[in-house]
Amino acid sequence: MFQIDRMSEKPIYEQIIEQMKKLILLGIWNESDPLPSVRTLSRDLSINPNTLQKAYAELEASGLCFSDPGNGRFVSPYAVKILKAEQINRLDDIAEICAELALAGVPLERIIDCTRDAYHNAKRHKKGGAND
Amino acid sequence: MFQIDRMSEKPIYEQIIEQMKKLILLGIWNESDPLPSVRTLSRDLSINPNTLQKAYAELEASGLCFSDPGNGRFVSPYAVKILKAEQINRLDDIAEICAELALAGVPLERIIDCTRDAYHNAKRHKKGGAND
Amino acid sequence: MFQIDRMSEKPIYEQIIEQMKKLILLGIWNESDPLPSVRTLSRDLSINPNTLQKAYAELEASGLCFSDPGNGRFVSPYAVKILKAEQINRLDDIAEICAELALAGVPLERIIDCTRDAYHNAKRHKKGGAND
Amino acid sequence: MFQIDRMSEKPIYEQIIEQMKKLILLGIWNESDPLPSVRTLSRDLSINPNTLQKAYAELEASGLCFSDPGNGRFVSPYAVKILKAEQINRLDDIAEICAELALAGVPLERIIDCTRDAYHNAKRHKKGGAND
DNA sequence: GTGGTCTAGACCACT
DNA sequence: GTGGTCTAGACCACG
Repeated sequence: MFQIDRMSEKPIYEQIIEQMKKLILLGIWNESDPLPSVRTLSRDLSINPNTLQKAYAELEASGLCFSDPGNGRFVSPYAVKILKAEQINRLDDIAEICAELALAGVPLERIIDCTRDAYHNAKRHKKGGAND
Repeated sequence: MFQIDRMSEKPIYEQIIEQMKKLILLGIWNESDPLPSVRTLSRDLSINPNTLQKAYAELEASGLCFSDPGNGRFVSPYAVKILKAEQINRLDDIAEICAELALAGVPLERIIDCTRDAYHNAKRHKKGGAND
Repeated sequence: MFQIDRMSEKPIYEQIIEQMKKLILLGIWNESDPLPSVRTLSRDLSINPNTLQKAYAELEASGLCFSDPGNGRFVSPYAVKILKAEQINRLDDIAEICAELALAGVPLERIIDCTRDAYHNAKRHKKGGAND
Repeated sequence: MFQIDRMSEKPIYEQIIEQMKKLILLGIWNESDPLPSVRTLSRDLSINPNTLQKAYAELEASGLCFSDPGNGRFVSPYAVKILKAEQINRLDDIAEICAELALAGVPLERIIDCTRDAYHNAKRHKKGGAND
């Protein structure tokens, strides 16, 4: 369920956070669903429990999940809402890149085409992939 | 001329590289122009000379500048061409973000509008800002 | 009758203890009243019976209730007296917070106003709420 | 400079956070002052570097300090402002305790006296203790 | 030297 | 079983 790239410069715990956010956004993990336990997942992915603990702690700090000590960890009821709000900030990232591309002389048409393609691909993939 | 943000998580040497690239793309630094010396710049920015050395080494490695020992460092004649080629890869970054936004339910129109705005702003800013 | 917050960092058994103490202080549970049985309450709140057992054990240890084996658990005759004595220690907590607020520059007047308001609200609420 | 109680139920990293906040509020640590390094402090207090790292990470997450990797950690310019804002929420804690005391029959006068005493003691202590 | 990440393994409280 | 904290010690990037 998780792809860890140990050679990536991105820390493992961030890779996990990112993928878990995606699972929630895609609706594969829903409100109140239990998250895999620290021990189980650390064994399955062969990563240290502390590394996972750190990932979970950060998810919890952002309000995406909560822990019921002795019982498990669960997707927070606000998770999807929080993630959607978070994602909108990504528009700023796009704006920044567009500015760079403008300076580099890339034509606007090319950027928009790329945008459209990526968007539609993602939509298609979502419909087909929700039962993965 | 350079803005260093010590609170940023981005290493100082990368901040420098990024800003120097922008100066070249904007045409503020042109082919064969001399780059500020390590000593001068390190004093002006209150930065460790080693940090600057690292930034320059990386610029040289990418072919953006060359050093004429005893004379200084200069913008390479291929600099602009290299940078423009480099920038095109950023389209992939845009594609990735678009995919995320698609999942988050942001309408495509909104993304394209944002793209357009950022692009035109950058173009305008370039014309007016070349004399900075 | 009980509000369990599984997202709270406070353990469930403590949440229960706290709320039972309040019920006694408010006079909703009186001397010799029977406490709900572990089995019933654990079913009603969807809580592990062990958790409840732990809460009751602690209440018994503080002398707030006693168990009559085969008959049930009952509010101890000394319960209210014990609780009142216990509460006085909370003055120390107030003192500690006041010290912090003083350092933060909050004016004393504001603290006292807040104290007064909370006190009177509680008094009013008690009179009206005893029939809950 | 730091008092760690290893027997306390409060985690070490929280004890550290608390005391550092106090040092900033008291003006003993000021904007841009360097914080003790993870290694130095961990040696001085005989606690594991990771435990300190956790404390610092949390301070950083609240915006109270920032790290300049390879250089050190420094008190954020917003630290005092953030702390003062944070402290005001403690009024709610006072209100809650007052409500409890009201139910327990503690007279309001007693609470207010306690408040006043604690406040003035703290003020006195601050003036005298700033040069510790 | 600094901070950041990761591993390995321990202990505790809670359910 | 669960999560939370802590220790010990390693490695890396940065300045």
